[in-house]
Amino acid sequence: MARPRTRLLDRDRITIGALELIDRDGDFTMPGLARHLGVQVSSVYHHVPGGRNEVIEMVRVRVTNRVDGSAFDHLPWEEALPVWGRSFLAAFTAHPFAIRLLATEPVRDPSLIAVYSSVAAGLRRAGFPDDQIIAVITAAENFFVGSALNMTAPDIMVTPSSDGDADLLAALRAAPHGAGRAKLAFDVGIRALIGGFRDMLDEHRLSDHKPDPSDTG
Amino acid sequence: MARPRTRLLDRDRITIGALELIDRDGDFTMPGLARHLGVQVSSVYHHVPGGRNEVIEMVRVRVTNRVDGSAFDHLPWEEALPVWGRSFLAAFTAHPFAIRLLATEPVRDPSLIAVYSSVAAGLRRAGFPDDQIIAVITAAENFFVGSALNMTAPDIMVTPSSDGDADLLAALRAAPHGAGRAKLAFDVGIRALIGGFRDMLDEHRLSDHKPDPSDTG
DNA sequence: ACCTGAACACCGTTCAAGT
DNA sequence: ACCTGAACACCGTTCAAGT
Repeated sequence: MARPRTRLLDRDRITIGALELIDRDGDFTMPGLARHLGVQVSSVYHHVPGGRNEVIEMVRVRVTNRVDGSAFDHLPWEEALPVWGRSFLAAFTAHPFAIRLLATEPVRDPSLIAVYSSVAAGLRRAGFPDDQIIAVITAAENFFVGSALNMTAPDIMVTPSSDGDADLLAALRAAPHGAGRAKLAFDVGIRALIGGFRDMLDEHRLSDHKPDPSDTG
Repeated sequence: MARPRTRLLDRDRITIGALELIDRDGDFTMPGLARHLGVQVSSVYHHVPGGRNEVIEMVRVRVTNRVDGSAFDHLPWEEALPVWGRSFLAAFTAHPFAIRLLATEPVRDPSLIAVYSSVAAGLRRAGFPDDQIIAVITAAENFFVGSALNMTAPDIMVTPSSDGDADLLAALRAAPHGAGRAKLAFDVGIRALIGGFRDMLDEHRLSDHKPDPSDTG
């Protein structure tokens, strides 16, 4: 039984198994993963020399692979941005616990380069200045990451201890609860970002190189 | 020596010790913390019954205590928002490794309620609709959390593998590197959010209850 | 190459025992 | 109340040994 005729393990099965445990328990251990896969821990190490950290990286790549920036290839950037953002959110809401394990380290995977390439190309075509494109992408993604983390957070609860909390209490009363809370925050944020980026783009267009055809100056 | 005449330990010293280890190593263990404090592990547990999780929560409270929303008490919201955001960033850049340990769980501390109260009151005074205030606060904070996580991330490196990466490469070449990268992304994002929130506010003012005094309607 | 079985250092937590 | 010392179950990782 030391070398079975049919492969018991490969990196894909290990990744999926770890993701199953994360979805079930919110975390995973190497012995737990091996048990889940019906093998010994040392067998897992044979396929994943980097150990637990590498398993987490593999899960990270698998989850973020569903992030899709291709909307920038065929839509105006104002429409593509929320599509990109929603695919980001969807990738992590499909594995609500995973974000807490994955968000703390940036993804360093070729498949994400394709996403950034589409977004950068779209923004460049729209006329965003070269030296701000990475900043725009990063700002949007920072908002997405924070939003994904926030999706798993419980509602804020405030006991009206101090008198100064009246406004906060009124706002909390008027705000949606449960699942709608995080969704509204995402919608409000992405709309604000798009509006703000549009202003930035208009300013640059007025002051700079690429004059609007209808411009008399 | 079982009960020293002078206290060796208290919750504050434990919190500070843990933060020192996090700043030094990026993480901490309970035995390591005890060693750092010159006591036995079980002594730490006497002061912190909740164990490691509670220590992390104590560190979280201590770090986030430096977040300050009081700018909303005496400044227009457009100026107060970046001040709040920068205090948030500063709290975590003072402990760069801490964010990775702390961001994955929301803070549930009375001192943060005061921050939210100031922000909510300021936004309400400015005329933001009650049912959107929590969403605005959450959206901003999500951006801050993502930005704080991003501060510790290394620069994106792209090897020009595919031809489709030309735009991305141009953007990366034109973007600032090192410390300026995350800072520019934060500035761009916060400016965009303010602009977008202002549009939202104007729309609401035009369509709704609070007419502008100079309005003839 | 692929898997087993046993081992090692270390971690989080507990608890009886001291003052 | 506050701290010690020893213990327990468990984790991440390694390595010689089998086919």
